[in-house]
Amino acid sequence: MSDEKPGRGLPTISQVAEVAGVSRATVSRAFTRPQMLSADTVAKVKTAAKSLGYVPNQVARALSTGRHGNIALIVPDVANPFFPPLIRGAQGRADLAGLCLFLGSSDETPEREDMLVAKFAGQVEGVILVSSRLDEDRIRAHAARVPVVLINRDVPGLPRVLIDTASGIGAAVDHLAALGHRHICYVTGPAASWSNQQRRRAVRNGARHHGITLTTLPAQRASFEAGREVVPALIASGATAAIAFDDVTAQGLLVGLAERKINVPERFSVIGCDDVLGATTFPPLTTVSAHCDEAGETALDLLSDVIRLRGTRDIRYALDTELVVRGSTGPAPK
Amino acid sequence: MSDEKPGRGLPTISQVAEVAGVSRATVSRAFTRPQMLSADTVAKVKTAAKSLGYVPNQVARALSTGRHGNIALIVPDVANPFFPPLIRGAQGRADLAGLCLFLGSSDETPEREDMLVAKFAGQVEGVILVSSRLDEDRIRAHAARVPVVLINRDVPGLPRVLIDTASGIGAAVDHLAALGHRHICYVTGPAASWSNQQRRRAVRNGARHHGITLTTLPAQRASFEAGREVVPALIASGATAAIAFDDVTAQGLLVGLAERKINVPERFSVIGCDDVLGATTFPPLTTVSAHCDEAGETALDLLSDVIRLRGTRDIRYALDTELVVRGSTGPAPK
DNA sequence: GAATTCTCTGCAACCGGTTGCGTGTCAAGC
DNA sequence: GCTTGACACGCAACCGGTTGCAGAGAATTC
Repeated sequence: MSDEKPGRGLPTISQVAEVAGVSRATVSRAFTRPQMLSADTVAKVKTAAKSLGYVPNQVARALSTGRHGNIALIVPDVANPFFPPLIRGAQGRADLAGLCLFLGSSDETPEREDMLVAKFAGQVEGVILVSSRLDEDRIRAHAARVPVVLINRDVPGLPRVLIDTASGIGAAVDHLAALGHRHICYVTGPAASWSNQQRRRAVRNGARHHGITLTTLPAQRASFEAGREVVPALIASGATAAIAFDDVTAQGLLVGLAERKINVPERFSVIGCDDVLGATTFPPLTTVSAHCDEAGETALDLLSDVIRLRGTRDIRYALDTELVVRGSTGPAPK
Repeated sequence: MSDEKPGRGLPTISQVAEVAGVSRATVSRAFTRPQMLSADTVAKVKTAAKSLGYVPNQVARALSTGRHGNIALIVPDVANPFFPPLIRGAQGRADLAGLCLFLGSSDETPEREDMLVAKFAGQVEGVILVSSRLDEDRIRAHAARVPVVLINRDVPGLPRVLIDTASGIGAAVDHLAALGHRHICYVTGPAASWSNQQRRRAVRNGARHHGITLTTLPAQRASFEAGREVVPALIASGATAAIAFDDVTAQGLLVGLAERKINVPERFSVIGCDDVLGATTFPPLTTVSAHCDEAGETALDLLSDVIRLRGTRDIRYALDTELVVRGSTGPAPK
């Protein structure tokens, strides 16, 4: 029959205790606080444990201590190149802190995100929500259950890490103005996104400051296709340069323009945001560089503080950005 | 003071029992096997639970049942576009099966992968290893502790899902031969990768069959940069077409060629593998399409079978591939 | 009306660790 | 020689659920 429990057969603390000729408590301490025990008792226990292939059961440990060293990171879409560097940054810090990182992808839907947080909540000590699509009430509700740190979402009262693209976007508009562009476009991202609202505002301010005409074109979601499809409208607008919500959208613009044989940057300039594509486009993309990895690192540090100190504080951590000029921008055509 | 346990304050089964005026066992059953109880007892318990905001503690449940509905998926690198579709496929199936998926990224290093599996092993019911860089002994060792399913790694005795690129690569060589190419290059991927060995062999067989000259150029790792850097050697080889280990490498080739003003496909043809970039390159990449999402789905189904039936079988599941012709291939230059 | 069966619920042991408290041992201090 | 304290270890309760077994009523059968 196959009515065994999974994990059945794995040695338990009791078996180790018996082999080593000590109590269960001693075995437990040999692993968690060896300094409480004499050196040779520890050695005896470790030997017995090794001979049995014993490894402490994390689940049982978590039940009695309430700690298991797991944290969750939830992103809208693993396929979006914006997130991997951030994930990697968080992972690196998690390793340092001895934490184990669980990753969830919500496919950009609030419902899935909600479900994920709920499922994770019972099994992790804290959650990092990246670019959450949840409304503020839901976020607060979750935060009441389990420590939450936000990235690119500005909910007062919760610890949050914000990539302040406003400065970089400002520099991007300056850059275009200096090149002589008098009419530019902003191609938007997800309306619900905090980042999009912030970037949109920054472009508007910059344009007003330089007396540049601004057209805003909507792209339903931040995707390559959306960028590509918006190209006809872009050309029709009469603008000579575009700032896209993110690099992926910008890449869509580049391809859409190439298909119409409009040379970049001779006839049209394109600027992205996030700097996640590096120089993998042709021409290499001028973009606003955000330190995504740093955002992940900071969020993790914040979270482990919250967990350690058992109290969440109202921290708003802003990371600044800078313009990286590559080959997709040039002087405005005559 | 802040010496409380995390999770402290969350209602437990005992509190619900007291409020509802029943025993703890009854509360437990109200959630796990309501059909055992009378309808109004269930209602009474649910009401009490809701009023307290009770939600069952997964950790405690896992300890007593040995089941927690968690599984882990470990990939070499989340930043590689090959994996997200696969991840998404697995997630979809996990949702259906009521399983919660944990994701780990090993950064292409066997040590990290080893550590990740060990950390996860105690907290999940099964592990899916994608393109594992571990040696066979380590994989077997882990498989002895926790159910393991492999993707793109061929270890006899373990359930595994293999994307059989041989057929697609064969079609790619046929395609180039039909276009008149007489000398082609294969740009390799990670030497330790099963996929790379398989693809390399398929190119060799195809070339031999058509009597085409084959040059093999090494790219240290599967990356955009590696592809770009190999371009000079590619040109020097005298070949008129290249098949790259994967799409990302192929993209590197495209950019490297564009930088040297070598038009694709007029003067040089490029073929990728995996079909993860879609048409986001310019020109759109001809590539061997692998059904990554399907691989994720299949692996998850296999794993949940193994968990349910408590027995691992020697299953070798091969997914076939096909050539998708887009704009990066054309007739051999005269 | 008694025996039998079925339905519903409680008792208590168990999952595999952790930890506060108590005890025994031994060396140092008076 | 007796007290004192430090040290090393064991006892037993506890974390928050699950589940085999048993017992109380209610329903069914003869």
